Amino acid sequence: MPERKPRKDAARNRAAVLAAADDLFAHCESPEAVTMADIAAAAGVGKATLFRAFGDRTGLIHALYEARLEPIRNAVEEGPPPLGPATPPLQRVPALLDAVLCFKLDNRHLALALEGTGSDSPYQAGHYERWHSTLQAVLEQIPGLTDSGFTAHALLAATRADLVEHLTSRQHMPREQMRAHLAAFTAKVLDSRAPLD
Amino acid sequence: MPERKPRKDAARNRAAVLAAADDLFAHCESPEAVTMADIAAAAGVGKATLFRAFGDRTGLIHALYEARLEPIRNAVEEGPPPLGPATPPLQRVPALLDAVLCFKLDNRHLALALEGTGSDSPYQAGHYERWHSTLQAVLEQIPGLTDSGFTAHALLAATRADLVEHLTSRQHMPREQMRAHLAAFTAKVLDSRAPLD
DNA sequence: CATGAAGCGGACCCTCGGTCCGCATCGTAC
DNA sequence: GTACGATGCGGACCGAGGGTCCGCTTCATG
Repeated sequence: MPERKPRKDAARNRAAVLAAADDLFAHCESPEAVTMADIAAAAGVGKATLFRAFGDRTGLIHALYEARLEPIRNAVEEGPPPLGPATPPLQRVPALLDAVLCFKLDNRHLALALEGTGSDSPYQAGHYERWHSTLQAVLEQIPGLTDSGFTAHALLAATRADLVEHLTSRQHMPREQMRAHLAAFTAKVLDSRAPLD
Repeated sequence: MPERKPRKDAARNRAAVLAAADDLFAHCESPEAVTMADIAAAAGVGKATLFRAFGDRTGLIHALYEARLEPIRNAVEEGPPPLGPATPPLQRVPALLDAVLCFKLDNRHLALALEGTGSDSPYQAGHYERWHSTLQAVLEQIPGLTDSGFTAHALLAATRADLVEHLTSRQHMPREQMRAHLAAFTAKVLDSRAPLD
């Protein structure tokens, strides 16, 4: 493989940029208010360093997102119930959605930056693909539920970052209430029995 | 009222701009590929004319969207069933969502432009507010359904422009299949009986 | 037709993502 | 330790695009 280990200062700068960006996104008004120049300045490096390390703006945001998401990914892929693979589907689906929602509540600006970053829709990001296929696979194990693919999309759509942001900031909906609403909605979708006729 | 009727050429230019923008958005690759300068050139006016008439980019997009949406709005507010107010709630909800979906299918780029236009989330647009309150009001008439506000948000989220675009372009899902899936999903949410316990 | 107001256009400005290139630093071979 | 490529650095620079300015034109009224 063509993997070459990076130079020591490069690794240090990369970490500094990640830390600075994380901090800036956490304390900003809106994600697009923080520019690449800001991040470079906050990290104490030149702009080129930042672009060399991450390619472009979306690359940096993806890297940040990935770092934040890793623990949850692990919990989902090999952790204990209610997130891990051993959970029965009917409990795991709401647990997964709740995890996504909590993640977006805890990382509002980052999620907004990722999902609303202008041209590229969130649906091209590998993160979404993973959530979707995981959720779809679990849904598929539930008898009487068709359209697992579309259902997964629709359920995940209820956790869109800008919706979460809207409910939180504009309507001042408290975190727990939002989790409860999402749980109730999910339950409605799952509880639905097979067609009546 | 401070309304002053505009000069004749101003009205003509405004119409020309709307027509040009509509055309450009309809035939472009992606909404942000069409610039304000492009629109001005296509309309045969100067850039300032365009900004004077619509304020800024989002103003223009809103105006376009509004124009396209008007017939559907009328059908919803005073038309015959299944969209109009006389429809029983259990039929009207899926009809409303289907109308939204079809609208976004028919106006993909415009909807993408409106919903993904960088900073401002679609939730601040007056259009969304109207759809949401209409849908919420109808949901409220369905017995045994709580969280009508959140449910309305969640259902509308399933018709997000970028999701529609993703399903259409990336996954080549045909229009009718998508409508069927959305109808099935909506039915699941509505069919759900009162809690079991 | 005169005249002021309303509108016009495109040159201009500014911000921001992204690149270039001469210089510094790293790490290795001796 | 020192020499010397390779790797990385930084900030000046560029281009694109949204939005503005201002001198000129066109409308509409008496």
